[in-house]
Amino acid sequence: MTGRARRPGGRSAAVRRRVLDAALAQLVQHGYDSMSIDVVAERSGVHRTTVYRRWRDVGGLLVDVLDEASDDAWRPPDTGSLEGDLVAVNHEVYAALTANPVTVALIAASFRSEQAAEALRAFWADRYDRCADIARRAAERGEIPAGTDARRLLIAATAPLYHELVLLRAAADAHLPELVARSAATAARAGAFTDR
Amino acid sequence: MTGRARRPGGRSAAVRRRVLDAALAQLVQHGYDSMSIDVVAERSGVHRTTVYRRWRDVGGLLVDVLDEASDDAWRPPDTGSLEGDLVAVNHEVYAALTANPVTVALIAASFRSEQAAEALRAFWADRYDRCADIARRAAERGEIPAGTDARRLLIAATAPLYHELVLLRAAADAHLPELVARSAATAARAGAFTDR
DNA sequence: ATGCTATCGCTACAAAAGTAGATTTAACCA
DNA sequence: TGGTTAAATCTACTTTTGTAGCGATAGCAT
Repeated sequence: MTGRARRPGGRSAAVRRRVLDAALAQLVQHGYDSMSIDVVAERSGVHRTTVYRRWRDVGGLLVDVLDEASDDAWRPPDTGSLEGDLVAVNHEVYAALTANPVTVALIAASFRSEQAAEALRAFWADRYDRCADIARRAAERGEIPAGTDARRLLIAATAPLYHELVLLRAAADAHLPELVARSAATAARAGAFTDR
Repeated sequence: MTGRARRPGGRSAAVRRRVLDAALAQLVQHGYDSMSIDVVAERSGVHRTTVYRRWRDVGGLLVDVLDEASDDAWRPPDTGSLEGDLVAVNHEVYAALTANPVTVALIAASFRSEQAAEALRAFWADRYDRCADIARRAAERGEIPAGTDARRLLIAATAPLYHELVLLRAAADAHLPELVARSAATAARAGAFTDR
């Protein structure tokens, strides 16, 4: 997008690569608690002050790591039914929260880094926007009442996953995504997200 | 409960008082970001090393602050209808997340302090347990199907609040509690929390 | 090739966070 | 009322985190 690097060539790019690779590796191998600018700098072979200058804090590093890992072409699933779509979304959320440490780390960092908080806000705003199609299609098929609030529906479908896995830190349960998605679909069919 | 102080008398109690008062005041006046052992120690007039020894980290302080502020005799609301009960619960959650900084601070701290994480887990487990009565009474009144899973219902009712206010950091919206609670009640009536 | 300059590395600090151990204080009890 | 001892203070560190300024390096354009 904007912020085109004024000197994209060899060295800066290489520094960026080495640092982001090191950050991801550190996160995967030793977890969020182990993350610090110094550890990542050491591991990448790039000088501490350079990392401080370019990324400011761990939140900044994670923003960049997520940004690189995330897929600009992402589209919401389209399985042919509301329930199928919600289940599919929830499987993605579940995977993001259990298989991959980046999302949870970014959430943790968002409480200490304005950069990280902002990136997360933007990421989620974008995802929930795109997911509005799921509700639109379901309404067109007549599965749910016209006038269903897409955002409220999607949040009802996904929030319990974040709640259990991130806040309550409950043990991961592989059929939680499906269970929660089905509840949300039932609720939507009953018109739970139409009133104002 | 357990962990009876072996020397509860004057000095230790006074130290505890001064430190916890200082911690709460600091949190209220300058927010979670400003919290550090050193700042709280300075403010309370108790020596840094004493605070480090007794509370270990900011998470430990917040655990104690919450513990003191929280009401052992808390019972879930009983308004006569499922929807009324859920709305009442959500108003409490909403207040805890907007009017009072302790809960959000403890959530933030839980990503850095095992003590804080554990305290939060225990606190929520207890609250959700007590709230099971809400579902039981609703079932007895015939409002919702027998076999409704109380925990899933309560999480459906509250999780979107946490999601919006804590994770998405959306602007506070005073009728969000009611909106979300009503959706959950509708969902429960439609049997969204009975299947396995 | 050569000059321009963004960006990196290095040194040298400063401030914050955390720990260890010796010493003093005061609560409790015989 | 005086001895015992848990818990506080105090001193003196080490480690971690973050910053400032300067000289070196290497993309990039002419």
